[in-house]
Amino acid sequence: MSRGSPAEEYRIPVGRATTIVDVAERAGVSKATVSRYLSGKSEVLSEATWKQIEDAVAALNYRPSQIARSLKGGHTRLIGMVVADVTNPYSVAVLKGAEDECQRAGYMLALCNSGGSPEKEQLLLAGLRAYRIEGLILNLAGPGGEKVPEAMPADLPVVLLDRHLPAGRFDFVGLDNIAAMGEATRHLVGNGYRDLMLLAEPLRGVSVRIERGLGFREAVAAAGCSGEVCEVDLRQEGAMGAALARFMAGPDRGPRAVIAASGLVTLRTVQAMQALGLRMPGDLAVVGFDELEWSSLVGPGITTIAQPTYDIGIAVVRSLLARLATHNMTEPRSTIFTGRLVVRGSSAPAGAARHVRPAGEG
Amino acid sequence: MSRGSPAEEYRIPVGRATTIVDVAERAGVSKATVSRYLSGKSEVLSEATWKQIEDAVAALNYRPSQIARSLKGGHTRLIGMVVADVTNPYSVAVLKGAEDECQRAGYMLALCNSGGSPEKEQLLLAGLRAYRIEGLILNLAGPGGEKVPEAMPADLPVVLLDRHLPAGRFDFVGLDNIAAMGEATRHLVGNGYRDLMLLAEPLRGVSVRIERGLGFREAVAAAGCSGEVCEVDLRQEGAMGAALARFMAGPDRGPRAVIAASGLVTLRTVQAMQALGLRMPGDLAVVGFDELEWSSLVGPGITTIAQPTYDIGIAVVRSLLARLATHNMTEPRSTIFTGRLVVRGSSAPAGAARHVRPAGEG
DNA sequence: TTGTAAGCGTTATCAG
DNA sequence: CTGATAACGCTTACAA
Repeated sequence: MSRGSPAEEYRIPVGRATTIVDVAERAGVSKATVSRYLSGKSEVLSEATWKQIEDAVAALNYRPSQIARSLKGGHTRLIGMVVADVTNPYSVAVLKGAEDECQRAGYMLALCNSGGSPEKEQLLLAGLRAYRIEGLILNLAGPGGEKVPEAMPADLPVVLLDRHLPAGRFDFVGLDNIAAMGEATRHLVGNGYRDLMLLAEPLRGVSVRIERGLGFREAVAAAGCSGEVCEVDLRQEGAMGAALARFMAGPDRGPRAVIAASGLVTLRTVQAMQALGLRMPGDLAVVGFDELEWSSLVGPGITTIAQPTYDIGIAVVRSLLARLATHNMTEPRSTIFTGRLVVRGSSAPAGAARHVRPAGEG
Repeated sequence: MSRGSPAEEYRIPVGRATTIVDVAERAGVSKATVSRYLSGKSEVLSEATWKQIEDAVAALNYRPSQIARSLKGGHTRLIGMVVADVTNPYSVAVLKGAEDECQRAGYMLALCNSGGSPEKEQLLLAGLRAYRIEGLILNLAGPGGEKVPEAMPADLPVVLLDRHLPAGRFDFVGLDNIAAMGEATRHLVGNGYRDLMLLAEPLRGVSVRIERGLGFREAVAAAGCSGEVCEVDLRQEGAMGAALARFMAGPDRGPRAVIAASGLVTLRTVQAMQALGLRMPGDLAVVGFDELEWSSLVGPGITTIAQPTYDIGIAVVRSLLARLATHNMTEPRSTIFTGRLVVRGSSAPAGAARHVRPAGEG
């Protein structure tokens, strides 16, 4: 056989994609034998045959169709992931871990963004079902997540990420929010703050927020100081500013501090404080949930509760793979990570607070 | 037929997924007829039949297998997207636009992260090929991207995102980097800065960086002021600090300013400046590429060149869909967006610069 | 060690 | 209007 240049040899034919039959013909064997080669059954093939097929595959630059394989065997090696907000740094960081772990296990991730809309979430789940995903990683869009089971086959392995359902029928991977909130609260109280407020988006139907609210109330009660939970609708322009202004105008119970219940809330809090000319921590101390790349850059640095997001991503896939391995016959399992308080200037001791103005205000 | 409770009626059978045959049996028709229903051929079906099938589908909560459909028709309705860095806010913002547009067109996105490694990129492309994606959105990992064509069927529609190849064989969607860089440079010169430096990750093999370098040199030459391009390897601890220190220690040619060639470089620049105690813009003015959520929060606010990322995401999918529609028979097309300079305090006029210390330094 | 043939869940092409 | 039947590309008994 005259061998052309490598470039020519490897050119992929235009038009119909090469199939197992093309390879079989070129190698002078049957499809079945090629299939055995593809499944790596080297014990059962003669060395000569193996080599022939190997060459044919290389020459044709052949890649078996995962579609056809899936149809036959029922294994798509596809995992679906639906997040409530792709632009949330938390989601992205988790996604990275999940992606890595999927690749390691030979699975492909199909990522979707519900944008926080339960309706869109339902649509996406239906779409993923059509692709016969083998497992689902779900970061619930919000209230209404109870309908998830209806949209999916009852035996589909599901792992809930960050937010869970009351039922407890699914695996779950997330943070110990109560403990994390307790640590944050005690840190502030320990630093002399006496009038605390938790800023959160509307709690209803979102487990994370509810838990963080609970942890806050508990810790505040234990410390015997003032603590209010304030729900802020971030879609409403100026809502955050109004909430902060109201808090600052309240009766003087001692040094004031806020805890922002999510990365987005942290951002909006700092923005609003800047607009109101509130100094951090002089006028108001701040602790934020979720470590953000800019946490150390703003003002005196923002104290945050960091989550091990990459590890969470790995854990969520592992949880799914474990379930896959047992054909979904295991009890629902929760994997709970611990947050880590990263202390910076925004929560410095109340007395010692150097009254630094936010930069850029003069 | 006795009807159970809705909940019971809709329960999805465990075990084998329901197929078109189940629906056909329940509706008392043939699979072919069900298939016609699924393809929406209402003109050709009797109203009674239509209704029967409709009921059966609902009762069984049936969803046709996209896998089987793909195998038959060759249309997977799957689009692959490989990005160099999922954690880059640019990528995420584009992803959001792309995702929305895909959903609108009834396509599903399979997202992969090459992590900037050309080897991993090759692996991912091979994986996507197995799934018979109909189109590919590719944000090249870096040097070595020339091998992409080999990994993919020659007739696969490809759109390059942000970074392109010299060959120009593919569609491309990205920014007019030369113009954007020119605007940034002229802005700084206009505000009295005379000694400029462009901070970028190593240019070699990454078109965006090369173009930004080019645009910088051109603009600086046109303005007749000093301008150096400094390549910084961000993986090396302290490299950014060293580069900045060296720049500051150079001969006095007038007010100094840096342009950070990407969002990540901006972050590292500001971090290093803070570590070195450099005031912004007093000691050093800053303009950064890519608008970041925290741009307005740090110091006096960071002047940035904002990209219309969401629109870029939409454009990249549209470009692909257009190519899909013409069976890949169109000439390679480039869609170039224009950056927008968002002016903030970090590049305030050199004379008028209020010497604000980064907050938190005392 | 290898080949033959059935079947995975659809759609499309025929007939009827 | 509807029903058989043959693909689609692959895997897997079952034979040889």
